[in-house]
Amino acid sequence: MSSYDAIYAVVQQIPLGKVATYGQVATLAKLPGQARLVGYALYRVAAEADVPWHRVINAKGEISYSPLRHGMDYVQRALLEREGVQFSPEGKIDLKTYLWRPDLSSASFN
DNA sequence: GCCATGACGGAGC
DNA sequence: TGCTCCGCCATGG
Repeated sequence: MSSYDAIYAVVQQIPLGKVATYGQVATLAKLPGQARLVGYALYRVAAEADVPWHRVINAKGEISYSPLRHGMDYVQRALLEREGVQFSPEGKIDLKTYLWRPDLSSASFN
């Protein structure tokens, strides 16, 4: 157990067809500015937890590729496209349309 | 216990 | 608009 638990909780709140940035998740997880920790946390959990890690992208609105994933980066894109998320020719996501906006009815925990 | 690195973000040039 | 540098915290050697 650790602060990452909050991160997982936030990620699990991301609705299908929507995406959130690392910074956004970090802030919602009470860890403003710790975007790196979010990435680290997801990296550690993606292998076993039921966390929709594929819905978390960087502030540029694109998937963060990394050699750590052994080249399975395309899986993330495939999962998102399967959820209805459109990618630009550059592989970017239109944040104006798909960025998750918590505060409507989610209300998180309070 | 210390050093280097990393799924990032934002400011500066 | 695009690239570079610094900062944050945790993990691994």
